[in-house]
This record gives sequence, C-alpha cells and structure tokens, in this order.
Amino acid sequence: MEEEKRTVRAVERALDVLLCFASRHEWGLTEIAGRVGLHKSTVHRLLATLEDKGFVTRDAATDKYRLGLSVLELSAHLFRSDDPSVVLLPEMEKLRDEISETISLYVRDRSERVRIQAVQSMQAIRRVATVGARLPLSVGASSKVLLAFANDGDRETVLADPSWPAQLDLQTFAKQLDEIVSTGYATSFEEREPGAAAVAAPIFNRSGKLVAALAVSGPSNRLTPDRMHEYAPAIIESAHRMGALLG
Amino acid sequence: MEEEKRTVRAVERALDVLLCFASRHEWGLTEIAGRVGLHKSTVHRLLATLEDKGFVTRDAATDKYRLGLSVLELSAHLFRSDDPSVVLLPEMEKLRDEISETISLYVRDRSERVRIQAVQSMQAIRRVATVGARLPLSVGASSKVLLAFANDGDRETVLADPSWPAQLDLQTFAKQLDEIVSTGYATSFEEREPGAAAVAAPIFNRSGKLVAALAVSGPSNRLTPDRMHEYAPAIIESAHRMGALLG
DNA sequence: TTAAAATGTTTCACCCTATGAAACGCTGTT
DNA sequence: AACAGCGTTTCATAGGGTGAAACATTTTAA
Repeated sequence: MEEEKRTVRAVERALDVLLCFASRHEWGLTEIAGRVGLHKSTVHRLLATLEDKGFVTRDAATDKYRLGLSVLELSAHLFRSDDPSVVLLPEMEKLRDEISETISLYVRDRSERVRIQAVQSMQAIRRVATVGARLPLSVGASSKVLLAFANDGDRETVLADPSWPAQLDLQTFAKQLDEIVSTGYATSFEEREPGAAAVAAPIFNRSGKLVAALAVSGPSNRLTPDRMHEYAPAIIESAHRMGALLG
Repeated sequence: MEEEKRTVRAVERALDVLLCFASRHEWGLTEIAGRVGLHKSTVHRLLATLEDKGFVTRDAATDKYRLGLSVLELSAHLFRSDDPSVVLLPEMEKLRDEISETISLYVRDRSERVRIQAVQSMQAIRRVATVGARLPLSVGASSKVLLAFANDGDRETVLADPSWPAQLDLQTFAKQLDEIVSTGYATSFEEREPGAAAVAAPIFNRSGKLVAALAVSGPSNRLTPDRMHEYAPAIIESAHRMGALLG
C-alpha cells in the first residue's frame, strides 16, 4: 500500500496551482489555497515562483492571478509538424465542408479524453469546440470509441478507475462497447450536453494502433439519430484516410 | 546584496526544465540536466513529477520527453475574450488584407518581447510569424516601439538590464528612440533577420497606456524602406483604432 | 562477440529548505 | 471606528529534496 512515489511534492503542488487555471481565467490567492487545500502562505510562495518564471501574471486591474506568457511560449512548441493535430487538419476541414458540422479530434489521456484539434462548423447554430478541453471518458460518442477500440488492458484499467461513475452498469456498458466495435462507429444523443449530439469513429495508424477519435458534433435537432447514421460511412472513410497519414 | 527571494527552489528548477521545451520539442534527460545544470537524478525526479501532472509525456518511439496535454489545456484558457490578442484580431486581419503582409502583435515582457498574436500574409513569399515567440528587445521595429513609448522608468530598467547587449551604444540608441517618439513609428531593415524588414506602431489603450506594438513584416526586397514609410500612416491609423477597442 | 560508453533508474544519508501558524499591513465595507 | 477580507512577511521546526554513487539497460565502438 505504500506506493512509493518518486516525485517532488513542492512541484506537484505548484502544478496543481497552475492547473487551477484550466477551469477559470482569474484566481485570487485565497481561492486557490482553498481549492488545492494548502495554506495561504504556501500558495503565495508557489505563485511567486510561478510568476517569476512567467507562468502566471497578475491582472493590473483586479490584482488577481492569470496565466502568463510562458504558457503561450510553450504552447507554440506543443505539436510537431508530424503530429496528428497538424497532419489531420486538412482532412478535418474537408469533412467539415462535406457535412457542415463541427469536427473534433480526441485522444485518450488516462481516464479522460482531450480535444487536440477542432474545426468549427460555419452554420449560424453550431457546436463550438475549443482545443484543449478535457472531458470525461464515460459519456459521449468519442469516449465510447476511445474505449471500445482500446487494448483490453487499457479498457479494464479505465473501467476500474476509482473516478469512474459508479452508477454506470459496467455489464451493459461493455456490451455497448462491443456493439460499437462491430458497427465501427459510435453515436451519442444529448448524452453529455443537452441539445447536442455526436458521431465518432476510430483512427488507427498504419501499425493498427488506436491513436484518436474523429467526431462530428452539432445541435441535436439537426444531428438526429437518422442523420447521424447516414453520415457514419463518410466519417469512417475520412477516419481511414486520416489513419493512412499517420506513422 | 542578499536579495531575499521568496520562491521555492524545487519549483523554480522544475519550471526551468519545462522551459527547455520552448526551444526544442524533444529532450533527453541527460540533455536537460546539462542545460539546467542539475544532477541527472534531480532532473529525473522533476520530470517524473511533470509527467505525473501531464506537463510532459514521453514519446513512444524515442523515449524522449515532450510537452504534455496539460500545457494544451492551459493554453486554451490563456486569453479571455477581452484580451488584446482576441479583440484586435479582426482589425489585424483587415490590415493584412490592406497591405498583404504578415501582421504581428507584440507585448513587452521584462527585457524581451513576446508575439501574442499573428495573422499571416497570403503571398507565396511571406514572413511566417508564430504566436508565442519570444524575441530580444534590442532589435527590430516593434522592440524599438515598445521601448520608445514605455515609461521612462521602464525604459531605463530595460537598458540597465545585464542581459542588454553591451556593444550597443546607449546614447545613439536613446536618440533613435526619441526620434521614433516624434515620428510615431519605427522601422527595421534586415536588423534581426537577414532578408526581413518591418514597420511598427504603438497601441495605447483608452487610458493612454502602451499595451502593445503592431508590426507589419515581410521580405526586405518587397518591404523596402520607401514602401515602409508609405505604409506607416495606415499602420498608425490601424493602431489607433485598435487602441480604442481596449479598456 | 565483447568491450565501452551513454542513458535512464534507484537507493540512501545528510542537512537544507519547504512548510504552516501566527502576526502584520492594507483596502474596502458596514 | 470597527470589522472583514485579502495578500504579505516572519520564523521555528522537521520533513523532504538533494546529489553522489551504484545499478540496469540500451547503443556504439572495437
């Protein structure tokens, strides 16, 4: 039970502080202290360090903390030219132009998924998808794709995760995933967000490894179940073409 | 001389490690240790912590370290809808369409400048400007604008900075800056990069505070000195309009 | 094939340094 | 004027970060 961790506590805490800014732009010192469960003076020191290195700044007006320019600097180097989010962008735009709905690209990160790329529909009513969003793996079409086509080991690890919602019946969920494997795509209708629906298909690289989920999402009155199944073949085909572009 | 620093050493070091990735995508442990001047085992622990929190990942193939998805997550929250880089984007695009050269937006950060927004020229030969780039404050049109229109205090602080290039004659440089204040804009011709030229004008917010520099840059054979002076009025006017949009 | 070099990983004893309680200063509110 | 809320600073304590060294593993050289 000892679970030796070879990490640095002070750094862990500082990064927790930094990650507060993934859910809100501006934080006060006391707010952060409350959220991360540390003493004010500790957080104060951590923030001073983060500020010194440019990872946070203080808003001139409100005096509250915000993300700093070092984050921007790093984000410029996040992706290489051969990364999925770069390589697949043109194909995503093509699919968007074909279907006229918002296209997202998700990868699994432990027991969550992260949207690593998005191109927006140009319709007046549209799904707006922000790159970088971290979402649960338990709901949504792309979640189910990422789980359904994962290695058995990965799938089990995720489902056994303590953060997994207990009310979900694992039996029926697993059956649902197996169904997705056989049809080759997944749909969700007002599953995570009311008024929104999505279709998703897996992207495998040339070695056959699941790399990402390609999702089409939009308002549920336009993206009806019928319409989604109608789009599915085009999405799967697009996902195939994308896979061929990856190492 | 003691200069009490109320920062956390371990965190400082971890952030230094992280900042390595601002100059290159992939790093090996030993490389990083050499760069930041720490022992392998120390860096190993710091990297383990950063990895645990998702700030770095290890490339499946090379086993080297890369930036992780937490950085992407944070970068999505870098700017609020009322931040310059967001508010000024449409006006930047307008200027780009008018002049057909790449437009950049810079802010000063201590003794450097950071490109916080950019829209690219659509010409075949163009200046490519990446958002997040950190550049010296000693050369380039926007540098001179950011210094020329800064508070006297700020200007002096920067020029007194130990990182300031010693070979630059402060007398003539200061005179140059004063000239820029009177003309209202600055130019640079193959100053920082051979083959590149730029014109820049200051953006003041409604309170009259210098917030950013607006720069037009392109290849020096197209953006000749004559052409730059010709463009200047339009750039200044655009910068004025931008300032009116800022609090 | 062996030897050597380089890279990443783990252990461990020492002592530096991160920690949180408490007190302080400041600003705005009642 | 009294109060509440926030950020800042100080300080004694012990908990934890540190780097040397040894180990494991892969890559390069001979």
